[in-house]
Amino acid sequence: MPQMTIGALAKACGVGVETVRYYQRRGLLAEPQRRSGGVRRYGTDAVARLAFIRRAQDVGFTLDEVKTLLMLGETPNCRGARTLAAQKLEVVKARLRDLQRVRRALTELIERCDAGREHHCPIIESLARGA
Amino acid sequence: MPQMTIGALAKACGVGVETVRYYQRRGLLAEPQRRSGGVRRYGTDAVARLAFIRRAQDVGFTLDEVKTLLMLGETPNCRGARTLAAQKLEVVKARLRDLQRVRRALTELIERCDAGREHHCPIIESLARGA
DNA sequence: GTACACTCCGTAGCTGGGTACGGAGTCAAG
DNA sequence: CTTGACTCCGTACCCAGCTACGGAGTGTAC
Repeated sequence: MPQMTIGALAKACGVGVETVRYYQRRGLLAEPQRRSGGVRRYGTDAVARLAFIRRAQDVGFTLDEVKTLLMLGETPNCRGARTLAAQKLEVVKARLRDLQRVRRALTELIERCDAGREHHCPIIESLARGA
Repeated sequence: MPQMTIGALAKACGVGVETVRYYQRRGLLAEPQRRSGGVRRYGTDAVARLAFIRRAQDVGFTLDEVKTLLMLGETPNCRGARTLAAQKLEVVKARLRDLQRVRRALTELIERCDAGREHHCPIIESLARGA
């Protein structure tokens, strides 16, 4: 079926109909051809593009960044995409460091709680004193 | 100085004045006493409480969760705080796994890009094909 | 021919954690 | 007494990425 409605496209990519319309408004998907009555008709290229968007999102790109990637894909400019990916990687690494610190802190709180026999709750105490 | 204005309190904890008012609205800080003219006057206990809030936030608790922690701290119930911390730890661990996956994916994209001499941009290609 | 799912559209609302605005009142120094 | 910094208040706005609403039109299976 080379022609599909917005609902079929959405289902094929595991997103909601409103999401497809939203991406269109954001300029991530082109306005498709319409049937008489104004109903959108999509081809398989739309499925590929929508899938691209979702994969890029999964890898951590924002919708604006995905839009840039899509434009870069049209006039193949590898350097642009590489730069974007490298920047995103640095952000991800920084976030990882933050979260590891948080994990350590929480683990210590819980361990101290389980070690028990402190007079007051050690979790509350730690946060209160800034230990 | 046992009595301070909202500005002094905010500065002492490195937050904005509006943030203190916001926490008050959210029920994280109690309504303080007022001077004639309606100006808020805080004691050092407010500094401790505000610092508690920020530390708990740093460790990854949401403001609603911080509110719960503060209530738990008043009628010391260790089990409640421990449960909250353990739940938060699981969320943090899951997020860490996600981010590590993203880091791997981005690193591979960039490496393939640097390996070079592919016909098209491998970053764009990967996202397009779902490799 | 009719029932029912699907689609159209713009606009408003959601989450979380604040930040900004703006006009009025207050307070301390000089 | 004036200047300037600070504070008061409610309300609106910000970010991203959707999600919901509602009334009208369309497409299709029985």
